[in-house]
Amino acid sequence: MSPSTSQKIVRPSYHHGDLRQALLRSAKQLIAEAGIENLSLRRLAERAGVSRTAPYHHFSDKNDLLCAIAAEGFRRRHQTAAAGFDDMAKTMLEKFHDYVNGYVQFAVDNPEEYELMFGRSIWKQQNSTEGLRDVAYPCFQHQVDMIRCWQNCGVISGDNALRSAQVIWGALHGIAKLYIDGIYTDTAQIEEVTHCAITMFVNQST
Amino acid sequence: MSPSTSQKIVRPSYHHGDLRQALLRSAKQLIAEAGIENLSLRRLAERAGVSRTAPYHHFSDKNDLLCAIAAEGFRRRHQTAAAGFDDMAKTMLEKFHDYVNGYVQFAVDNPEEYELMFGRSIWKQQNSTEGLRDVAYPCFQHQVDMIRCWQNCGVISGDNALRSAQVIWGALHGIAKLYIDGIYTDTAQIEEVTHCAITMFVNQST
DNA sequence: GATGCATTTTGACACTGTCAAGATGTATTG
DNA sequence: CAATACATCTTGACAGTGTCAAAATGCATC
Repeated sequence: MSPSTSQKIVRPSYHHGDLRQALLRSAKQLIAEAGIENLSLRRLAERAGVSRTAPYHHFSDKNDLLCAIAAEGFRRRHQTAAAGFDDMAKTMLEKFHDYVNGYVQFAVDNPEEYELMFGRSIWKQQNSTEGLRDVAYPCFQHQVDMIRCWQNCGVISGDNALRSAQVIWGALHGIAKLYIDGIYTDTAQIEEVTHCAITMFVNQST
Repeated sequence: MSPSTSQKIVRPSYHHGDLRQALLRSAKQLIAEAGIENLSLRRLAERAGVSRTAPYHHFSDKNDLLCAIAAEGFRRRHQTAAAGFDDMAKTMLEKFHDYVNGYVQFAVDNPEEYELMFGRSIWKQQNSTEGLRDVAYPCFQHQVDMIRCWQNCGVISGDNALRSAQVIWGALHGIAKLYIDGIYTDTAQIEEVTHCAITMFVNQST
């Protein structure tokens, strides 16, 4: 019955202070280590040094927490993509190269986060939070806008702008997913595949 | 204490007779209805009229069952794809059209099965069964072979056959997944997107 | 008819997400 | 300063999950 025998939580104050951020940080780490499907709220709470139901005062749901992580990813991704596109020192063709390589590289470097952002766990059914949608939809739209722009500049061939954008996004998404999910047997040559994709989409007549 | 009060399993004989097939059939149905993540072995057993651990004498694992379902899907898919490609009455260009449309249509018509066959739940980590790999890898290879063939015939542009094949497969996979996972907001125009993909990949100089 | 084997069941364990009630600290009033 | 309101955290509980071990049951074969 002594305090040392029971596994009581030892913390400077009763209130954690910054539990929400601590949970997000631990969650991202746990997901990166063991994958989305191996993230449990209970272990997450344990790692943060709080009881199992404490997270429910900061996230309504496990799904809510996942959406928050995904939203962070979208903000990060959007920022770098926009920065690359707005760089005045690069030609439009260079920008397209960098975008494609950056897209696939982001997925390869952060496979679990990418799965969360663009995967079924969130978007299938009505799982996406309103807050997530507010960040994600503009990000999706921005991709389409950029590709439309490259097409208008003549960098990319095709007559229907929106459809071409969807095909190219689809290609990048598919290449990334086939790699991430372990379906490609030879995983080393992902750069070659993306390079090939670029040459297939870029207008050769220029 | 009377037999009617307890929820005893009523079955003509103690042995089910064909439990393996019954489980596979129910599992496919449950998955199609409620998605892979909502499939539980216990409910599956209940629906088949057996106890919770009975399935473990026919499948070593839940993962093993999922792999068996995926393997069936690959056999079905491979058969129709090969039949279309071997049809002597069609030109190579027609075959390519039919292949692309057929690929995406298969995914759209059987979203959960497609997710199982080409998704992370099986291929991520070492989850794939040897039996599944024996069916899936030839199916993957066949796709690459077909695309390589279309390229050699001049239907598809590009210089590196394997890489182009990977890009095209990636594009089809990506388009299908963006649709299946609910990321495309306008889901009705999937045919237009695939049509656009065809025009982007088919060699325009012919 | 007895023995062996495949099949099925019951019991149990360690997990999971999440709800309801109560406990504890912090902030804001009067 | 004291009392009240509120945010935060905890304990207890429930229904569900996959899966192991041991016992029961039926079929087939000697």
